[in-house]
Amino acid sequence: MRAAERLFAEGGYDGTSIRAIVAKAKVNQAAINYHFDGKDGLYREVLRVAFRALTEHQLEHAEELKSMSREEALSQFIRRQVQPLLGRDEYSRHMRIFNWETVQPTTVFRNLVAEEAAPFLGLAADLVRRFIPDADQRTVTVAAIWLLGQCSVFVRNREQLAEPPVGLVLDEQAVEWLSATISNWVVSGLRPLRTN
Amino acid sequence: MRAAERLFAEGGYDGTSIRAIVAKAKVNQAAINYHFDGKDGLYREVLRVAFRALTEHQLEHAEELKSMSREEALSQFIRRQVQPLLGRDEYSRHMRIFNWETVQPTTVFRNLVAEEAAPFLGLAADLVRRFIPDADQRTVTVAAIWLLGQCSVFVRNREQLAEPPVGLVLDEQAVEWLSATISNWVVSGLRPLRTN
DNA sequence: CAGGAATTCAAACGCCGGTTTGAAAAGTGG
DNA sequence: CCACTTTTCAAACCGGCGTTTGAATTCCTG
Repeated sequence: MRAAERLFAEGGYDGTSIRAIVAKAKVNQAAINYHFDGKDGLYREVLRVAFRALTEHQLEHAEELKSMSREEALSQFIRRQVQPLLGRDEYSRHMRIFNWETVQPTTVFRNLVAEEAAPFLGLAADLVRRFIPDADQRTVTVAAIWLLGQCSVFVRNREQLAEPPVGLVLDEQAVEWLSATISNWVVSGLRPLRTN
Repeated sequence: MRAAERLFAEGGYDGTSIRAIVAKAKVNQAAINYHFDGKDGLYREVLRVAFRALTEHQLEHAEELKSMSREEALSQFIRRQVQPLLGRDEYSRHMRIFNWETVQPTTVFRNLVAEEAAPFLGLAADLVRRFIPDADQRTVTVAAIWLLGQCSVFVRNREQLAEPPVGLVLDEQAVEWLSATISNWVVSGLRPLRTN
């Protein structure tokens, strides 16, 4: 599972052969079929744990956010979202598997999202709702997705952004700055409901 | 080329076989090797035209933006960015090929970005600079990427967002509303340089 | 410790991928 | 029309893929 997670994160479903997985894990090739019912089954399992870990990463701190000011809460949320920028840890690996799916989602993934993404999206929606309490449902939902987009663009394109012409290298300090900057923009973006 | 573009957009590089392309284009299989020097070469060519078309789509209107107010200009830019939400046209197909590359960029793509993305990114940077004229270089660059992220999250996840639990269906009117809403948030987000 | 179930393993199978081949066809300039 | 180059084509080639097989080994229980 650990080997599979790493390789799937690196090369995606199609780009990862079970021969590569068994070589890395030092197990027999047929064992995957025996235990996981084929490559599909193994991938499904990896995807499940990755997805769970990702949403729980935010949800387990959901309670804390409620006791903060709306600005603080939003800032914390954003900090958590951009955290995978820091390194090749487990979290950023899960994020990468997740990213592979966004281009052409597997059925497994579709179901996972349909069934389990609601709490996470709800968390983001709650956060923005504190800024735009009078907005209708659709606006709040869009605002939540909008919020996620502002973080994910940096996470998703991390490697690309590190190269020319951008050359954005992010150490711990820079990530802190980035998250603060985004927070600032989001907060002042949402604060005035209508400006014109 | 046309057949290849469609299929590569649909299934990505690995997910598209030469045999599928030649079947759709009704040409002989060996012809691709003869004319394009293999699958790689064909893909490279498709990628090139897609990339050119994408950046030019924005750049050819760059001049007009300069004569507008900064709010109008930003709004126009955003409208163009979210336009592929509307349908399966050529532009959104190019966007999709582009998306495949963001997960694991080809060398070809890396070079294309390094060589030709600068003008496009510069356009976005110019737009935000009009709101934060005193900001340093890095802040402007980050703001430009941040701006792009707010649009791309809707474009990239269009199909996913149309399903539960979000259920965001976007007709022409809704896209207009979305682009106006994002513009509002971005504008008021950038307007006050510092709020705390 | 015996005996049956669960697990591991090396090898082989069938399939599909991109590429190569060498001959046939079409095009071109003298 | 002829020599020559360029382009098309069907077939074969080779490698990597996921899966299957059947025997060997390990594990567990009575």
